[in-house]
Formats: sequence, C-alpha cells, structure tokens
Amino acid sequence: MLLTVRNVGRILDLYSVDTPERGPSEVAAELGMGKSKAHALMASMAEIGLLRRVAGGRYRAGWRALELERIVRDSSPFRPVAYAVAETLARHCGETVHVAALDAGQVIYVDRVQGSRAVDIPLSKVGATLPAHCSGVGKVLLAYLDAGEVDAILDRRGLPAFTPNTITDRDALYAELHRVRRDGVAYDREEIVEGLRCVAAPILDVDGSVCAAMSIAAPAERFAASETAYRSAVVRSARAVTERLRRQTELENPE
Amino acid sequence: MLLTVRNVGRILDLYSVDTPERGPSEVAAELGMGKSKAHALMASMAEIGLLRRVAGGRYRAGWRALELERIVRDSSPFRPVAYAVAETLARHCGETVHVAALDAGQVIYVDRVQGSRAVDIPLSKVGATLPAHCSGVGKVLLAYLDAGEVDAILDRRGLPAFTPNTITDRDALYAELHRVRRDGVAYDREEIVEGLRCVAAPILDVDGSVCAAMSIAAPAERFAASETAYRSAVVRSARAVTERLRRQTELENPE
DNA sequence: AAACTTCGTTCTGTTATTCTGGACGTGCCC
DNA sequence: GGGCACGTCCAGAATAACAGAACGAAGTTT
Repeated sequence: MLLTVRNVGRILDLYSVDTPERGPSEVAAELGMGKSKAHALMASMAEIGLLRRVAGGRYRAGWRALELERIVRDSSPFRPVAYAVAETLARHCGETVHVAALDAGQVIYVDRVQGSRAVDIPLSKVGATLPAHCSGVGKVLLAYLDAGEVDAILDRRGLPAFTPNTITDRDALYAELHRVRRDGVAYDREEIVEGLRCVAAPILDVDGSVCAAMSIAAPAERFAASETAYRSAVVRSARAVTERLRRQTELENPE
Repeated sequence: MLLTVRNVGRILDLYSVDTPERGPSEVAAELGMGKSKAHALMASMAEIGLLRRVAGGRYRAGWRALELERIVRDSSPFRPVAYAVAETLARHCGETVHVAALDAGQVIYVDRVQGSRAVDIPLSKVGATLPAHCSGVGKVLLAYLDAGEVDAILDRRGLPAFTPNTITDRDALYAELHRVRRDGVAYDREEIVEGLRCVAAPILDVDGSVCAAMSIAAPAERFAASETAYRSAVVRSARAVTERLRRQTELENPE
C-alpha cells in the first residue's frame, strides 16, 4: 500500500457533509502529521480535482466527484437492475429498501427507495458509509468474504457500538456471520439505531461472488409483525436481481 | 505537487463512462510506467475506495465517489441557488441552461436544466469535463483568472480543436478573454459542436471572485434570432445568483 | 492602535519511500 | 498442449517525500 495514497484516503475521510471545509493545520493536527506535509497533500489533491482550494487557502471536496459519480453510476452493471427491483419491493412492502456494497471495509449505501410508510433514516443516505458489523447489509457483505479479509477490516475499523445491541465482540460476530452464510439472510436487531430493525439478503454477480446486498428496514414493532414476510420478500428480490444479471450477461455474450 | 498524487490523478483521468474498467498493464502502457507501479497505485486506490477491484484483478471506479458527490452537492453554497435560478431561466427561454465551474483547469458541468425546446447536448452531462477554451462558460471562468494561471492551464491542456471555429491560437484566446472581462459575457460560436452556440455570464462568490458560470445553449439559428435577449437574460440570471448568495451570507452572519 | 497569535505557504537537507526490472502463478488463445 | 498475456509479488537502486523552521498576511487581543 502506497503511503502517499493512504494519506490521500485519510484526508478524504475527514470530509463530510457537516465538515465540508478544512485547512492544512487542522488536517495536520487531526492526522498527526506536519503542517507542510498536510499542505503538500492537499494542494496536490486540489490539482487533480479531488479537493478544491477556496478563499483563505482552505480546501473543500472537489468537483471531480461529480464526474466520478457519473462513471460509477453508468458503469455498474447491477445498479439499474437492483434499483428497479428495490422500487417494486418498496412499493410492495411500504418500507425503506436499501441497496448497499462494500467499499474499503465499510458499507456504502448505493441506492435507497422509501416506501409509503417509510420513516426517514438519516444514517442511510445514498453515498453514506457505515461500519459493516452493525447492519443487515453489512453482515451479508462480510459473511461471504474470506476470514482473513474480515479480520483485516475489523483490525482497521474496530467494532464501535451504536446501541446496547451492537455486536462488539469478534467471536460473537463470527458466529453471526456463520449463521448468515447458513441461512442466506442477515438481521439488524436495533444494532445501529434503537427502534430500527432490518433483514438483508445477498446479490450475486455473474461469477457467483457477492457484489451487493439488499435490505428492508422498518420500525421495530412493524418489523416484528411482518418479519417472516419481509424475510422472504427480500430474499426473493435479491435473487431476482441475481437472476436478471445472469440473463442480461447471457444476452450480451451469447454462447 | 506530490508525484504519487499526480499519478493517482492520471489514473482517474483514464476512467470514463465508455471505459469504466482497466487493468494494471493497460494503465501502465497508456501512462508510460512499469506494470508493478501501476499495480501498486491501483491496489492502493482500491483500498481507499477511489477504485474497486473486480473479477480478474481489473479495476473500476470506486463507490466512494457516491459519498464524495453527496458532500460536494450538499456543501456547495452556490449550487442550490444557481440551480433554482437556472430552472427559471430554462423555463423562460426554453433552451438548455448550464452551470459550470473550473476543476483542475477544465470546465466541469455542475448542473444542467433542459428547457422545453432544448436539444440534447451529450457533451455537457452533469459531471462531464471539457477543455475551457472552447465553451462560453469556460471562457468566463478563464477570463477572471490571473494570466499566469491561464498559461499554466494551457500548457497542461493545450488548445485542441473540435470544430473549424475552435480558438487554437493563444494570442487569439487572450484577446477573447480580454473582451470577456470588458463585456461581462462570453460566447461560444460553434467552437465545440457545429450548429451549437451559447452565451455565458459569471457568478460571483461573496468575496467577489468568480466561482461559477451560467450559460444558455441553443441551435445556431434559434440563437441568432434571440441573441440579444439570451445575452441579457443570462447576465441577469447570473447576477441574480450572485445577489442571492450575498444576501444569504448576510442572513447567516448578521453584522 | 499596536503587539500577538494563528494560518497558509515556501524552503532545504535528511530520511524513508517509491520505482525498476525480474520472476511466479494463472487463465486464455492459438 | 504450448505459448502468450495478464495480475501479482519481491529485492535492490534511485528518488521523492518529510520535518522543521521561517515568512507574509489576517484576525484577535490588549
């Protein structure tokens, strides 16, 4: 891993919707590096459009994100398919449906569709990232990774607690991931937001690897009332995406 | 400028909607570097989420773009204001209205609103980048830069021709930029797509610097018929954005 | 109004990193 | 089944990045 690139990532990590602007000194202090190093990194990142220099020598997230977002959106084979299925599912069950992928060891919400009864979940905005150990989609995505990869992710990110239900013990998480592999579904039982539960299922790429996950999220009472229905619905929907992807590839590469 | 960061930028430059996937060898050949260097860079970029590793050790644009796009969108003060004004303007004139900013010496289209009579301009999709010397918005954004900065951009990007009308001579461009500063408007007279003209005006940040540009684009005949109307309309709209930004800041920081 | 702090930026020698070139294993095509 | 091209890994050689101090410019405090 190139150290300079890692530092680029650490600087990007500091930016969020709430803190959209930073200066070199600030970054240097937060990352424990010298001012001049932070400045060199940020000035360079500005030149390639990852950051942009604004008045007073401070730096904001750069415009290039708009271009990259378009490339990601238009070039991901499963995204349009998953979105269409998620829409149907959300209309059907009335809850919030998520599509998420794993990005640098974290869950990133790729799409979100709100059903008619859906409550707003501010944490799961499209493009938002969360630790993987505490959400249904996250557990699904971790469950099909090699054990070593999961270890590496946990080493880097830890198992921070969000509610009393969050799994903070490694062995407990491994046991949970084993169950997920066995059952083909993962639950989030108020492990990230109290009163919010969800059930998630894997979406498979054409090569059989798990490339994304889909989930239904609902308030705890409604979830308890419809748990089995939601469970089979999300499994069926995720399978439908997998299936459509397979057929799509067959159409493009007829053998 | 950190060399490693520059190389990250050069790799990102290679990605587009048409070529969303690359391997280390390919990148090494196109950028004139060793295979192992390209691999180290790409693997590192994947770890920070700028790229993502897909089957066969090939790399696609990474999910982190979704997060960054959201940060850019939600944290840019002028974007919501400019979008609202652009919408009104597009409804009024019926043509395509663009909002663009300068990003690493290139024009990036930040927003686009299609009017009722608008023709589709595939080059100007949101997030798309184009050289600055050949569009109305580009000339506006260059015109208010220091001469040295314009030189640096032209050194890096050159003045590629898209149509016979494209300005490819530096001195001719400098003269044009001088006119733009004097008049406060810039034209694109079929310099990027034959049959397409536009007129652009600057949007000023609260500190008086040009932070973006707005333009009306139309087919050459329609444009010729309404040139003076479009010109004053886009100037008025851009001023309206500037003015609203000023008032917005006053409200937030009352003195 | 003046001194002080804090910030972004620049500079230079020293240090640790990145780069080059080669080898390995794998999958694909001839 | 042999050869080619690819992604990945490794070790020495070359070079870029880092720390620390110094400068000018703002903004704040005295």
